[in-house]
Amino acid sequence: MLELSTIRDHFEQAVEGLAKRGITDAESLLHDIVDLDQQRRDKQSDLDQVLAEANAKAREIGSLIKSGEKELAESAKVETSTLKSRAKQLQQELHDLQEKQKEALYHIPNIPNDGVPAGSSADHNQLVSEWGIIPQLPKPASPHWDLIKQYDIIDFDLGNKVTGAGFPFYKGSGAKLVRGVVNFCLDQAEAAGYQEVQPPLIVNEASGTATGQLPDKEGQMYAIVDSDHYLIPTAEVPITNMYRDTIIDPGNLPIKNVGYTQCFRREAGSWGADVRGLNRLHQFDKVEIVQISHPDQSYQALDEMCQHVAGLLQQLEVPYRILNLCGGDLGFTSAQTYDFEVYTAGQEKWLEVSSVSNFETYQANRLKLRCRGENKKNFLLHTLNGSALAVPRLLAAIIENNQSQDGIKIPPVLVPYTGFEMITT
RNA sequence: AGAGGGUUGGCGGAGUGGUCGAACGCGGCGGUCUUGAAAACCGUUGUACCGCGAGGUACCGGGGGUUCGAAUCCCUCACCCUCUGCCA
Repeated sequence: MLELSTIRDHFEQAVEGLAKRGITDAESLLHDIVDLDQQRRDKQSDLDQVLAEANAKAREIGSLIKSGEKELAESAKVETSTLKSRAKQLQQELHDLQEKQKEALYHIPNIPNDGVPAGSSADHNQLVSEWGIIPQLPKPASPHWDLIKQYDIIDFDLGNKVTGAGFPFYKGSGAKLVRGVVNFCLDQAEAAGYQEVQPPLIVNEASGTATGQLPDKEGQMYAIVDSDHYLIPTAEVPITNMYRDTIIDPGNLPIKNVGYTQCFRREAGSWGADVRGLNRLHQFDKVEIVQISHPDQSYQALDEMCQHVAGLLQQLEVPYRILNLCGGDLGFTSAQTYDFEVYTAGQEKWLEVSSVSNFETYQANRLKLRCRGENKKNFLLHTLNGSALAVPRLLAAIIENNQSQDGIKIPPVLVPYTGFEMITT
């Protein structure tokens, strides 16, 4: 969530920034929060004063009892009753104000960075760069959903029977290909200085709240019945939450972790004609890179992460383009996001395989992730993450782009991981 | 899953109703001594909120309660340990 100091000290910028997301009533929303904050401070002052008085009274009674002055003590006890009820009332009011303020802040998304273009939808995303040669396949080129059947490497029908839509089986070379891509991505991340972690696939409510999946967005996640737990929609959640409630020594920055996990997403309401095959799944494999950065270094880190992702796609020889997401397409918690889309020659479509974001202090504020600063001034760090990479759509691109009469050619860099060069019938 | 015992500052560990934000030890930081280091000695060392400041308030796993007063008593939830059960 946004920091109160940001809202107070950079009010105009905050309003302008949120306008880029299409939030037109930001000014009144932020005014309410500042107003609420003032009420909260006043209430706290009142309460502190009453509590100070009550504490003094209690000490007094204590010493009276000790010196045996029972009657004085008894009469003093009577005096405390008004203080007590007043304190209780103020406490309740303060608590309510705090909750109200938190609630209000939870519903305000991050302020887009200056470099984020304005715009209401994906149409306004800014093309940053494009790499690779669009394959010219002899017509008709097949989409991957036909090819995977032809070579029997990914089985949606089986998934439908065993689980439901969006939960395919990967079989034989298909399964090996997934494993190969994952291992390739992990090795590359490790070489780039990321420490591998294998996080839990289920998280609690506090974790979901800290990274911004909760509240309100629980519809995206699968919830565990009767236990306040959720299947992770991305490894970002557990890996970033490793650092919840921590104070980091500046010498340990930046912190770089990579994790491979299955990701589970309900994707409620998003099932239509153009989300066929591997384009959108309820369960998919993803390697995620996560950085904790000093605020001064975080945009440099964002660039570095983008370059890492670009390097992966180049090695895999998949044509891609990079988009600078506009305000309207930006995730709730992100200050800036670059999407990587790969070209799929069978569908003749671009598919997102990576999303690299800087959250600045938005998550850190919820996480209470601070850095030890000079003379006791601790400050919030910046969190970043990116897919490196999401497997199914990458497979879609590899399968479609590398199809030929002879089979599907595996990118050379993956061959040591798969153990075969071609997928054939 | 059942029974019992626990959860205290960066770590270890005292503390069972008042002067306890918390003994003591370790670690960290600063200093004395030393050519330098070690040892020894002295000092210092949690987080957040309110306040211009002096200062005040809250926090001893989370939440609630009893009491003039709670780290300490009660309820509840979470987690940890031991034994039994089960399982890979």
